[in-house]
Amino acid sequence: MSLAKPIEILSRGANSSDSLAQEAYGLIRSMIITLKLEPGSPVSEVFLMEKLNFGRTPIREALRLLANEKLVDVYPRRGVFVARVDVKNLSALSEVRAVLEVQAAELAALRSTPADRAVTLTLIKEIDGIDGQPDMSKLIQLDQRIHHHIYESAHNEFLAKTLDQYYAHALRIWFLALDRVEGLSEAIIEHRDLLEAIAAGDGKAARKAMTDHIEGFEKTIRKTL
Amino acid sequence: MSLAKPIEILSRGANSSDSLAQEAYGLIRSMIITLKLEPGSPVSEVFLMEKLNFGRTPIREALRLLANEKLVDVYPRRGVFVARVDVKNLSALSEVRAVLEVQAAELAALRSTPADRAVTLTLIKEIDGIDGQPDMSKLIQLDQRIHHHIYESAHNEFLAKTLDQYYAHALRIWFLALDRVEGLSEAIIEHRDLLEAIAAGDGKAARKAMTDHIEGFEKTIRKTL
DNA sequence: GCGTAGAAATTTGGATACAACTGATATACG
DNA sequence: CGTATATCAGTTGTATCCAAATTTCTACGC
Repeated sequence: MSLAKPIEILSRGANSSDSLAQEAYGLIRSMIITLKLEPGSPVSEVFLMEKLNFGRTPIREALRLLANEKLVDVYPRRGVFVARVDVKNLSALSEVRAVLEVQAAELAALRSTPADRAVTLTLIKEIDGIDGQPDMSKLIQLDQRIHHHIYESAHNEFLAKTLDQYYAHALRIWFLALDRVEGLSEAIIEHRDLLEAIAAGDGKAARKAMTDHIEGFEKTIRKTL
Repeated sequence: MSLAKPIEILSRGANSSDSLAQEAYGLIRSMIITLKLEPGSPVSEVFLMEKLNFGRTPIREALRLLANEKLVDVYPRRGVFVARVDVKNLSALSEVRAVLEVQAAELAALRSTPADRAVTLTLIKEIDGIDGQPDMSKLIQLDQRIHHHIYESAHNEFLAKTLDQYYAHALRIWFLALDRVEGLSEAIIEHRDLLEAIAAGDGKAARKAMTDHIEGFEKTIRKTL
């Protein structure tokens, strides 16, 4: 076993001071999202135990949580498998996201605290700093931070938690189509309008910008799928 | 140990042929919702083990799931506590539900299969069958079935799962205010318009009816809280 | 060569033992 | 009497053991 712990590009996968179960959850989750664990492939508990060097209990709990958010399917006494991705999935997901992300964007515009606004401006600057051909994982990381920031700025726990889960699925689909998608940086730069609307406290504009973004996402992916 | 298993008024709590973990999940969940376990009270694993006569593993898994949907709070190595209910909670919840339930209602109107429609008509008949002073738990059970049916008729897994979780919170708040709420049966009869719109395939009307319903819920509760 | 029965291997489901941490309480000391 | 400290009871965190079920492979009969 030469391979050390997998590269961590997802914010959820904390480093330490977490329980092993949470750590395992984050690690497995990011492996699924980044396709290091392929959709449909089996992920037995012992496999993960050996791979991550954890006991069975943390692994089990992590898998339970992942099953709950539909990232894995557990077939009792048969095995655990990474959830497959299909078109039906994509449309169902876009359907709920279209509604909820838009709501989050509006709320963020209306409720951002000064601190939230400061972060928003920082993110805008980061977008402006993107040049030519930045590496992909940086871009995706930025996208994540943008979305997550919006969720938090909306100041609604339920909304944030739900959107976090949906976003994970969306992200995985993105990875799946990544090599076939062209204008990745453009898509992220799109977020500029959105963030500006939020910073300005313009709820209506934020709604519109987010609506465009989500629709664009689905269209882009659907083309390559 | 005189007390047998608690009375099951929630559909989620299946009877058998389920794993113990799922069974425990359903039981604990309904105890929380119906306030048999009071908000803020501790629910240690051993307490539940003895009460439900399960091992620790199923209980733990159930608690993990419940923590995930914010029905309990887990403080590591200190204890597990039933989540408290406060006004902030209520408004956050109504905020997301207002958006998502309405979306579900519209989708249900647009996508109901003939089979779905048949169930819808049955539910309408049940509403019409309500007379004078029916018992409370029957009414709540009906309300649950109505909502759940709408979720399913929307034919979107993600939406259904999320709304199921939100609904649990809403239901608990309902129980909390129950003895102070007057027109319970009226509130349920309100669902008639909603179901008719869905059966007729009128998405717009369904949206409106559901919007009214959710707003009515919050207003009613907020008054008594 | 083919089908079937049965054993073996693999998998998750569940129980239990132990470890680590927290909070409170009793106790020693100034 | 007050305060700091040590001890103890209670809780979840984790590992490990066994059970049950499903699949797969194998051997055997035809």
